[in-house]
Amino acid sequence: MITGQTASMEDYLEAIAKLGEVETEVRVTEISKRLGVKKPSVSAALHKLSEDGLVEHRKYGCVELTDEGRRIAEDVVHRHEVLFRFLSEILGVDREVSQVDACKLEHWLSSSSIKRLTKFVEFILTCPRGEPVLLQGFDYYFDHGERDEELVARCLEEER
Amino acid sequence: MITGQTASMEDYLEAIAKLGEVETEVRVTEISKRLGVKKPSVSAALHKLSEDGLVEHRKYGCVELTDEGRRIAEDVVHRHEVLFRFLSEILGVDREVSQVDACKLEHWLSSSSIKRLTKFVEFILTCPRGEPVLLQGFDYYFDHGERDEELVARCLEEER
DNA sequence: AGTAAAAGTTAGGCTAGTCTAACAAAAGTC
DNA sequence: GACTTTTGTTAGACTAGCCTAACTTTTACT
Repeated sequence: MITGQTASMEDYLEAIAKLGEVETEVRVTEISKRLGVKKPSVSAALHKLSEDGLVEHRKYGCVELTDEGRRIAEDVVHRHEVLFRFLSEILGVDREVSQVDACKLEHWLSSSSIKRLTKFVEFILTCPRGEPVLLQGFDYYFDHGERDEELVARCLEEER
Repeated sequence: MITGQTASMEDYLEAIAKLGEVETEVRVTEISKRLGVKKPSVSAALHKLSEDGLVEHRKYGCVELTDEGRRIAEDVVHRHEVLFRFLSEILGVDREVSQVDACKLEHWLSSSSIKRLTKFVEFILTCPRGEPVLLQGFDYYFDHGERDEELVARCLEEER
């Protein structure tokens, strides 16, 4: 993986970061619930992350990210968000499905791809005409298998 | 994974399918080279795929996909191609990097996402004006951090 | 045909990550 | 303060996938 961590460890870091946003203390049980793994798996993972200097965790205590751990976690969170927006807002994939897919994909995109995707999402969604014509056009195309002729005509007109 | 196979097994199936396109016989050594793993790993994988009814492989012989194996392999190949085109032709990611990324991502996209992405790529790249204005606009935006005012002006004009 | 090289297999070991079962510590309650 | 529940840990087993080393089969060459 790009961060030097496995997909699984990235998931743990991400979970810790996200839980930390809404709770004062991050605990093994919460991580376990969020990731759908058993507590011994969390224990083992924290051990490893602790060895790698990415989390602070004394026995039976709560969990905190180190600076380095936070850096990686935020990177993963960022990937997730960009992928989620791309899938749900641009492709129009169901939000639940987008979440699940983003959770998987986030581990595998190179940084150069994520950089470009980030800008692409921004570019499309901040279209100066407001609700992007492009996305309307795509929705129509996806649903009907062909372009909305009216939209196309308007577009071609613009060419003079 | 969506196909019922692991990422690794999907890679083997894909490799067998792609090698089959250019050679009369697919052999362990070729698979091994293509995937960058040692031959015993290929042997083990073929064993498993054979048990699952996805390949035909008698000892010391060559490898063939069953109908079901071919179905899965083609699915993976399709994902790869769509992702590759999206990354390289739409996002403008370096082609080498796009290949590598597509190889990873191909295992994780849900079928509903891939369906929409497929259409999206088609929609963007078959823009009726020829070389899509959108991609020019994005390239400019990516390189300069802001929109090409001239293009935007032309776009807004169209609104009347 | 006989031997050397190449191709493929088997055996066994390693890592990463998961699980269950059993135990230990902390927190909550009477 | 003792007992119970919740939380967390340790130990040990399992799967998937990779590797190296040693062996076997096939192929190629003389």
